[in-house]
Amino acid sequence: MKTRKIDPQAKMDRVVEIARRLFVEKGYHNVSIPQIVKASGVSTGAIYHHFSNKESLASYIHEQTLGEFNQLLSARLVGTSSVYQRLRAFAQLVLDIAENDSVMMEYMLFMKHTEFMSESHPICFSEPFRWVQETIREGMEKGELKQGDVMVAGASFTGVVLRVIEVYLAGVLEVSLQEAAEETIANAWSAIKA
Amino acid sequence: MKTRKIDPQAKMDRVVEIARRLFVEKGYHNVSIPQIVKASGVSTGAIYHHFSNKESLASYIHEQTLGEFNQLLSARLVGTSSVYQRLRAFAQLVLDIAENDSVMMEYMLFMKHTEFMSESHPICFSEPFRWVQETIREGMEKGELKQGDVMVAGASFTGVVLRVIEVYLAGVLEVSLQEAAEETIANAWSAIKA
DNA sequence: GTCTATAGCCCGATAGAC
DNA sequence: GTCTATCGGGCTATAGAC
Repeated sequence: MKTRKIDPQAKMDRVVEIARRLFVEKGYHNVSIPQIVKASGVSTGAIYHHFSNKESLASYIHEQTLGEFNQLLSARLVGTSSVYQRLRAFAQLVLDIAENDSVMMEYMLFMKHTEFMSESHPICFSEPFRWVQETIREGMEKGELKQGDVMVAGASFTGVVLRVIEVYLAGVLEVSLQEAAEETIANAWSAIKA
Repeated sequence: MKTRKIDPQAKMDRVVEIARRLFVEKGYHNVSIPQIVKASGVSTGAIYHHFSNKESLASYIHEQTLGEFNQLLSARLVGTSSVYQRLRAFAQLVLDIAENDSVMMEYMLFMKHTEFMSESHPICFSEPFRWVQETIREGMEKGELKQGDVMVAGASFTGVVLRVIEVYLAGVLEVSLQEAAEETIANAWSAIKA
């Protein structure tokens, strides 16, 4: 005998998923609670029962998205050894996300968390990107990468990949991201290799 | 005998300048007309006399900024001949703007014009960036650049430069943009050269 | 836990004196 | 052209029934 009652967690997951999509599409301040209510089918009262206010809903979405990316990256890194392999795994991951979960990618690229969170840095400068810096520092020490400023090299590598993704998400890329992936990764590597 | 009356144009220029800074800092929807009134010292009535609404003020700022960038780029291109020289001039220009007029650079990088304009593309995919594509196409034909997708190559080159600027604007770069410029341009060129 | 209804606030835009 | 004062609307967040 299964209960007909819908899992409250599932309801909030739905709210979170839809809110993230709306935030990405229209921007935090262009999305009202009534709009989330209408799109999700969950009432104002229920939403405010789980989140103290609109800001805390946004913060929850932020942390959840960041956590998911960290997990995905960790999973991709098992079995990699060389600097090239690891940077390639990173690039491949963001390209895959861009293709398979464009809402997540757009959130990470464009969402201005400062609009609803007082502190903290953009997602693009958080843990995973600091991991890129460290990997590049290692590559420089090994002589596999051009000597130079680690920040500049890190920005160069990620810049190539993220910008190709931006162009893809803008709908301007004439080939599929799949097809462009090899060339993109090659360019990113060329930018920093010794 | 000089009139004491302040030039109305100068007043509106001030409104435009301050509004752009506020929009960049806080985002279009976080800036209210009363805030612009307070920051500029110009009254609501005066603003609405010159601009039919908040949106049209934002549109004016958008076009003005885009136009200024186009002019600056044209000026930098006189006397350049090779593909390398022209791409270098482009990169140097955006780096200079980032250093000397960070509000303009942040506007071009981060402003979501879609929040106040129904159509049109992000500034980063407009005329000057299409000019980059054409220049790269020429470089490929001459054999100076790696053969490949023109869009991907264009995104790779601009991606390196713009991402270094983002890192700089985020205050995370340990060296000055001046010092980082040569390395950045070298990396951007390495990403696409034959 | 979830709903409906609404209080209270602040914004964009207007009116009308000067 | 520029000002002050204010209206109407839509928003966030709460209250209270179920």
